[in-house]
Amino acid sequence: MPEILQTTGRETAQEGPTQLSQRAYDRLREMAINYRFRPGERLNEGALAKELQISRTPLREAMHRLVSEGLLQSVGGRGFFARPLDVKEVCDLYEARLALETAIVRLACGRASRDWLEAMHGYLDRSVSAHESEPLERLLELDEGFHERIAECTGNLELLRMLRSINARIHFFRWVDMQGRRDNTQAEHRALIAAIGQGDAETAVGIAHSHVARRQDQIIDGIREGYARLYMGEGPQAASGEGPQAASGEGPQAAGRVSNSPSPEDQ
Amino acid sequence: MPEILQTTGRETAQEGPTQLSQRAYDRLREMAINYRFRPGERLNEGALAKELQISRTPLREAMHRLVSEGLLQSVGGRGFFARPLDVKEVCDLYEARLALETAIVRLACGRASRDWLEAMHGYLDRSVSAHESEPLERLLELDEGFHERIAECTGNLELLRMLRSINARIHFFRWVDMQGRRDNTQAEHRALIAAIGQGDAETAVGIAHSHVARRQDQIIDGIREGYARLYMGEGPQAASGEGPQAASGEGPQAAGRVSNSPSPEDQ
DNA sequence: GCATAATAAACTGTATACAGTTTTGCGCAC
DNA sequence: GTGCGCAAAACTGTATACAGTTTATTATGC
Repeated sequence: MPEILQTTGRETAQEGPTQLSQRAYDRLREMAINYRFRPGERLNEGALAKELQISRTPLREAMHRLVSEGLLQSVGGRGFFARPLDVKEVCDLYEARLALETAIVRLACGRASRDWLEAMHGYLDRSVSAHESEPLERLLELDEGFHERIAECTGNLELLRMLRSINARIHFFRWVDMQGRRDNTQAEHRALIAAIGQGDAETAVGIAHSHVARRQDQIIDGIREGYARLYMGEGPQAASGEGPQAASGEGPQAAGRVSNSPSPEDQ
Repeated sequence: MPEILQTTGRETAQEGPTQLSQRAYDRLREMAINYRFRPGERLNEGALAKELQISRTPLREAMHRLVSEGLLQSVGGRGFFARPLDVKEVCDLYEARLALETAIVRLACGRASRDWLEAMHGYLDRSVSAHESEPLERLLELDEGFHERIAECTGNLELLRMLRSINARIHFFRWVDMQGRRDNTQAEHRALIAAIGQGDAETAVGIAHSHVARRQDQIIDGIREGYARLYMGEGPQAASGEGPQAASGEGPQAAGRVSNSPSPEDQ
């Protein structure tokens, strides 16, 4: 299938001028975020390329990007793997998110403009009206959007980038955590915006801290539930020990194991 | 040049079994970090591939990773570019670093083990003995290592990863900032470790905060000095307007320009 | 002389080919 | 039946080919 397919094969995918590498990145990212691959699963480049109707070259470029973002793993000579379910990693991400969010909110207190505050009220209004009708996935997106907008308010693109990266990686676990429970965070969000609007950093940080931290315990259980759900996916049971396997339940808890290691080299 | 070069072309580079893609990543990363490419310069894949003695395929894979890490930029259809000199970006990175460092130190206060503290004293001893003799580049590496070890102490790999990423991107600016001045941070480092050892979070955070924040103003000037140095590199003057050009000196200051933008899509 | 249009060269993005390695499947010994 | 070793198949990592653009260069009109 030479270059003809590049033009004619676009019938189903109505996207026009985008680079194939970029399209692959977007699709794979969504898959990785939502654990559409089973954790630790080895990703077959040939099969994936066929599924996405592209060749392996742009596919691998996209995969390399996703490795950098922690959404995929790669093992030299053995290819790419879906990220494993790793409780330790999720804990680290939550801890990092808490630190980030705290800093972001504090900065936002000194930088929120009148326009921004107005826009946020509009955003919250739209969110609250959506609350009953929309699917959970949508509610989660709204929550992520809320926090990312606060990051935008700081004007700091790096903090925003980091927050987005973390949010992507914990998205699935938050989704699992939400199942069956539609808790209302609206009030807290309103209070947070109010505090930011008044420049009351201490109150705002307090709200944000408890808002984020509260979930941190629940989430662990959520992961275990997720385990069950995930391993029922397609096959009878999950592949075991085929990949990098940072398996989560291996020891009592591995939370401190890095402390003494000399210095794991970059990436 | 078929597969023969893969074996024989390795004469100069004594690295053995590594993947070419990884080798390219390491080399390019070092180049990008130290602005060995002129800011905003378009990177010619063919030329780079020849220089690194590899084909364009693994080279592009490496470049895609570096784009994800903010060390390169890519523009669809026009290829890859060296990151521009962007004062706003450096400010953002410093601000993010400050937030990160604060959180890291606070966590470290509750988690530092006796072993770790001992190792840190050893590290500081080695650093102080190196202080007079070593080149500035080495001193900077020691300082980065110091802060990254504190991050390791927290056991949080994500915080460590983020700190490393930021450090890489501001490395050059810190280097410029150090030129001509050999300021002694040893005392502060000792005090910081002491506070961490005693679990005195407030003192430790205070030290870390002032330690990092103090540089933040100097660094802006450093960047401008860097400008001069950089644009003398090889050619008569720098390429202008050929790339993404987030040029730093375009307006009075662009520090707040993101605040109201709707939501720049990912990456 | 300067701007503009046309043409040629160069370069990027993607597909494909291929070597070397890893994985799988099978047969055989025990 | 279970474990080991070998051959076949599959897969990854890299080089190369090629089409479509972008960039550089030359020619042309004013």
